[in-house]
Amino acid sequence: MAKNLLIVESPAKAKTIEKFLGADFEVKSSYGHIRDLEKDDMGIDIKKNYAPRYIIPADKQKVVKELKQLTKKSDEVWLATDEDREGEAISWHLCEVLGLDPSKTKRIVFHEITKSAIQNAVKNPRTVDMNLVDAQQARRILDRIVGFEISPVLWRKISMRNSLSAGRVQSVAVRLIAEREREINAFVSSSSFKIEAIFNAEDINKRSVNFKAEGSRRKTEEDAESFLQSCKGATYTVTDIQVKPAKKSPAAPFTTSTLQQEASRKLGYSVSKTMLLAQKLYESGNITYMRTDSVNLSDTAMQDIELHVKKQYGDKYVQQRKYKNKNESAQEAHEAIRPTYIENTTIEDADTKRLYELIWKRTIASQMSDAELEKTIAKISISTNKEELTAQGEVLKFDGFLKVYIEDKDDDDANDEGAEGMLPPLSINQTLKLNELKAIERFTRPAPRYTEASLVKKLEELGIGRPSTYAPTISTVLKRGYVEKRDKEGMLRDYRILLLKNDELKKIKEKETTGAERAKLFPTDLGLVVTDFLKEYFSDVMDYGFTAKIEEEFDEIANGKKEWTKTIDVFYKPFKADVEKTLETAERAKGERELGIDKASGKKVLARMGRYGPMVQIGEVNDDEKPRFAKLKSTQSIETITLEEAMDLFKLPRNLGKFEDEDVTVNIGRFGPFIAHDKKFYSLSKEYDPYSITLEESTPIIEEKRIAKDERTLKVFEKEKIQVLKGPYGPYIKQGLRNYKLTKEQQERAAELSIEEVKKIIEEIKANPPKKSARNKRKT
DNA sequence: CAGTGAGCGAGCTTCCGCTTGACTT
Repeated sequence: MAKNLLIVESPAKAKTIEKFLGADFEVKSSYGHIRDLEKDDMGIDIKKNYAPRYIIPADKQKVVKELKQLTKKSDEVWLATDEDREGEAISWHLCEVLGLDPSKTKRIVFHEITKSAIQNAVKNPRTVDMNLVDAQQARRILDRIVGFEISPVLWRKISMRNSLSAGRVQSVAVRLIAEREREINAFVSSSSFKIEAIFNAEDINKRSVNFKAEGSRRKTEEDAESFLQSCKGATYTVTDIQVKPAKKSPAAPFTTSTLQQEASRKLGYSVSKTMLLAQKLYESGNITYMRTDSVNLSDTAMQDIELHVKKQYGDKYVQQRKYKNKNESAQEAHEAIRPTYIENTTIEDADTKRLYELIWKRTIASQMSDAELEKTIAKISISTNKEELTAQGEVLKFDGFLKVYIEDKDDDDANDEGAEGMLPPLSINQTLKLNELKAIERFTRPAPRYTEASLVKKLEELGIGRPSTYAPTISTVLKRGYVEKRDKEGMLRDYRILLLKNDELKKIKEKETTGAERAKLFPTDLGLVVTDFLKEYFSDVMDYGFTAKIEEEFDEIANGKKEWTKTIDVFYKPFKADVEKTLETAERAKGERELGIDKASGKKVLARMGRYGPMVQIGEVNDDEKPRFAKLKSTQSIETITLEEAMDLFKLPRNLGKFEDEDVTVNIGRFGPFIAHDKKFYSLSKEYDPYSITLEESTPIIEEKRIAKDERTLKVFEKEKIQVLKGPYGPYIKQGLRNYKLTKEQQERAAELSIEEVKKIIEEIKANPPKKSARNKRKT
């Protein structure tokens, strides 16, 4: 038995550290937090000065039991949880649960998993910092209060059925998406004309090459036309040439947030996919910890990288760099995300290979020299007017870090002003041959909708959320139905070009696609209604600066300048009053909007949230006649739907005619468009439009589904209403609405199972229901 | 699975931040 028990948060970390420490140490993991607030009554005794009631959740009982046993057997327990607020709290909870005295138990910290860092940490133990623990308790309790006080208000005032929620992080995330959508809806695009000239000159090999020059200012159509007219018969002369050196520097090594952004831009991964793959890389020992806000690299890693760059690319390419975090809220308990062995330029595993290579390149590039460029700017005069054209060229003199890595940009900071290529050699007073001069119509664009990754970037800038919560936060707002991730089809738009060629002016119309977006975040009507409601009644919590403000308070608690209960009290008293006032006074929020009058009936047409989501209605409930209702399409919104679009929605359900003597009707239901025939339902795929589908198109869908069902069915026991079916996870048993899993062996002979056997399997599973993990708990 | 759109008011949901496997139809 080892004399010392050392506890860290992550099991993968425990394994690595154990190797560094030798036989005197047994290293175990707490698997994160081991206690949490009880759910009943918020887990807080408001009247006893906000005293928290902690419990050990069911999924942590096993770990705690094991740690307790090991504690008894060990001479000394060392707490080596992460060096941040949460890590400090985990150490304190461990003391409480394992019966250790926090003022005596050895607490050690390290920011990097290297032998020297860990041995050094063991030589310099301290004790648990109770101020930091209190800051964490304040954070935890405030989040619980905000979430558990506001969510029930939403159940009462908006809807009970979809378990609505509100929270310090998620509600602000939804607000960002909601406000961006409204900005886009309100945006009025304007257009102007951009001047572009294509000239011709000789390059150093005396070959004739084309290059582009641009006018300095956008013009109206009239101005552009008169400018082009005035250029007829002009000569074009180079009046000035400037050559300037320029450089580009590599980006800092990856944090969780920047990794998510680049994996999204370069590999098209969702935030959760990136984290899943990064977790795999971490567990297999290929990269350092993937949930970090630090851009720091360990000294040993920096040395290894330097050696590798020297060997691979030569001394000229090396430049050691220490990066500083721009983000004030960073807690930097870990290193940046980097390969553990820099000499592994790639890995074999197909799933994680691309992400690994991205991390490898970014890490290597971060310690390489600047790229050196030469920028050339030539000014060109026009003999017939006073305008001036500018041609820009860029030559890469030394590639430096660009040899391995180029950071991508989001579309919102993309710069479409002239992709700069090479310029032929030019001299002052040189006359240029004009190929053509164009004025191209360009339109202003609204800010783009958020992607998962750009939302994470924004949240991080605001100091909202942590590396471990970015991906779960996005899942939450999607799951609650506040936000949807989807594509938007672009629209064709005309744009005009004025072209001057051979002194002849032509007007051309061309078409371009605009507004196409992929995998963007859209607020749902529910998200908009909830956001408006929260903004009206809980404006302080919804403020973009709220987290930053309370983080200052938490810092003061951590520095021992403030008592945590005081901070909570100052927040809670007015907040609770807001909650009560809202419950008393707030109207039920429906997001109602009047669209106009139905010509046929003369009644009002309204769009609003109904019990089952956004809908339109003709007439009102108090009218003599019952109103007619229709559900909005998934891409429509209460805020933007027009009267005409609303009236189209009432065209369903449609009766298509008879098939096998039964009516075929088409409608849009809970799960999208479907055909109903003979009391059975058939989903319509995207290629069919429920408003225009014909009887002839619908009958093959019915027939195909019948065949597919036959193939899926292995066995039917009519009398008992039991079926043996084939699913994506292999054969299983279905009785009524319940499914029963088969063992591997049973699956193999699924088609031969007898009714007795099947009944026995069902009985056994009913007697010993499979355990559902806490995380996968589902409503039944 | 698929119709509804209001209201009896049962019973129940909900937060953020730390960590992994167990589980899925």
